[in-house]
Amino acid sequence: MSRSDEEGGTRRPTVVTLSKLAGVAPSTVTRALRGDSRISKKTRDRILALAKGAGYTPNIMARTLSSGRNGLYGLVLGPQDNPFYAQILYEATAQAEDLGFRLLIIHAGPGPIEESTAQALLNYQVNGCLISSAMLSSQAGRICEENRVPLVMVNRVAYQQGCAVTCDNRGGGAELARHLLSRGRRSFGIIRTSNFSSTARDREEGFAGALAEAGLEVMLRYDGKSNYDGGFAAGEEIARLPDSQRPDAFFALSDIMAMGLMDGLRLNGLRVPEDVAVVGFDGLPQAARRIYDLTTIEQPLTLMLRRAFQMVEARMEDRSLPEEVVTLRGRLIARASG
Amino acid sequence: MSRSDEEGGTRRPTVVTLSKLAGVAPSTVTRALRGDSRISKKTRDRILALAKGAGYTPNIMARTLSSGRNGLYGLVLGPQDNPFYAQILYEATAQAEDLGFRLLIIHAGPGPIEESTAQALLNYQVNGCLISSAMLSSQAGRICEENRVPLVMVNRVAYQQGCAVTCDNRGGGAELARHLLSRGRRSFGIIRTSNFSSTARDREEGFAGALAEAGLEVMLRYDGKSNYDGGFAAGEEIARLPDSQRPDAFFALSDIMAMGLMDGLRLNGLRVPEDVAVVGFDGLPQAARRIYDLTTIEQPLTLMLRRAFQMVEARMEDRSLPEEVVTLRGRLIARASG
DNA sequence: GTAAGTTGCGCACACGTTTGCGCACTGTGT
DNA sequence: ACACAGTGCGCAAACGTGTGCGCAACTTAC
Repeated sequence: MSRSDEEGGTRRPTVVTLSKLAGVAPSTVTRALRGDSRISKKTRDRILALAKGAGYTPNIMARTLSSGRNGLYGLVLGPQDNPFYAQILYEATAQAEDLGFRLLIIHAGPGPIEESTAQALLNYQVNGCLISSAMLSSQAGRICEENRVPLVMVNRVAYQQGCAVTCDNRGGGAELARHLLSRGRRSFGIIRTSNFSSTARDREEGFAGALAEAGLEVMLRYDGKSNYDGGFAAGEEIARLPDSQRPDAFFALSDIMAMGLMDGLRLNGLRVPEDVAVVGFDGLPQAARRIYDLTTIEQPLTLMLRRAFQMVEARMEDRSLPEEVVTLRGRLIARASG
Repeated sequence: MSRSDEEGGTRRPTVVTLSKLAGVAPSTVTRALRGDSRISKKTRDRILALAKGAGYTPNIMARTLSSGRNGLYGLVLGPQDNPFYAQILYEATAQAEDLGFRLLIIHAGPGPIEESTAQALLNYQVNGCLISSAMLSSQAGRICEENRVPLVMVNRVAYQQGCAVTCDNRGGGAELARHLLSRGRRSFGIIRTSNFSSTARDREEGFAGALAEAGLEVMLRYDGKSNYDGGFAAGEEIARLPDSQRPDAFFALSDIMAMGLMDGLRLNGLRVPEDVAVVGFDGLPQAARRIYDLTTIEQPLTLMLRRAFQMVEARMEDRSLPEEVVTLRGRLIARASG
């Protein structure tokens, strides 16, 4: 016994405490609290009242040890320089609160999930894990596979395997292209990312595909490094182009790059949308600010996370469920930027 | 036994598994793994090698149940509309990773910590909790008090009680005032927050105090609602003032408000810093963007969280340690905005 | 009256780790 | 020969919850 209560501080009530108070067996208390039909209503009500009165709260650690269930879900977030991940955090937290779950931060930042990180999933016996950005190293993937930790990628599709819920990136890219065409734009550039994610690739292909249908193609491609600064740097370069060589519309593969792009362009004398149209992708709240007023595809984040939680829960029930990739349509928000 | 391995999937190794493999008692394995001096080096090395070979990882839930120690720390974050909290998350996660801890998201968003939220701290037997924004409801405070969960406020000081680590908000406010004075500004306004936190109050008092020393006072105060939109709205109002009634410098109590303020001013025809100087507080990375180039006080976030973790750890060792409030000096970053 | 079914609850063990206590064995000094 | 201390390890209980099984009492049916 390591936790001694030095002062008279009475210990936190447990099932055993309650069982003694009620004059029943501990198992009866457990079943009463969990609503087992085998316990008579009278006994259950009495125990429930007792539990409430004593301020009983279950010890999740003990429950996990015994039954394996602890509403604990791992969460892996992408790098800090894209606010989209913070948005995922807040949305996931809100939903977890509703569902009675808790989120354990497994990793936050760039880089793949290493073996040591994956260990945490086992150490804490999480019931599942939501991965918003990084890929798993093959080691880490094997560990999760072997120990049957249900994983769901949010906003990414893994190469070989795994569940995923993602926005219709290809369709969204296409919709943005058609939107720009409908507003009279005729030459196009893309601000892309330096890493190769399914997300970025699909958006770009969707955009280019829709242009191709109109007999057009992407004139220029820049590396936006997936963040504001990369978009900004691209904007500065673009502003230095002679007018004749500059596309009149740009698709930044994420809102945060689009914001940097707009600032880079404007600080170098170009007007958005008068001289150059800019569209993004994600639907960040920040992109709605009046100085940006960015046309974008809003990812249905609430629905995406709801589906993600459902997928994990379903795979907890039945580990043999096949892997599944869900794609949800985003919504075009046409604003002033392009 | 609830978790049956339907397929031949061999179970994850435990201390008992290892003890059988090594032909020793489980207690010997535990002590060997924990480096207890009572176990001979030879035995320990053998067990360590065995553990590594079998891919053993400890079950934290079981450890918690037995010893009460699980490097689990609760984290409470403020609302989404201030990126400062996301910064705290990333910094805390990075440090926790170094220290071998894990963060459990207890709450993220506005509003105080309610009783049900505090219950989570008990349910999961966290070893401590970092609270970055919200206050505890008195109920929640009592629960943590009774169960001796070490709490540390980061960036806030609680009214009645509790440990806290915070930036020198008063000193920072004063430094900003002196900075603006040294750049020749002579009339001042403040964009304040609608909620009354120690942080906001101290910053404002520091600023006003330094002005008073120079025989000046704050001309105008606006409510910035603690977020970008609030700052923006204040900027629009300020821009509508007749030139003669408009201060030539503004202190927004947080960077995110300062950013909104600058945009609100500029979109309504005022130039920053030519017409109006703007300074903020926090040191957000976003405020360093060229379009803002905001003069601000950078909070020493890395140090603040390091101290916070230390304080929690110390109070885990010795629950009788007195409450403590640590104040760390911030750093003035003089940029172009004011 | 007995047999069968139902309802309500307790017994006892399992989950994986930690830890107080104690035992056996070895070496040292008298 | 004895006592003594030190080293290295095992025994067994504890942490709090969940659950398979079984037992008693009570009902219903014949």
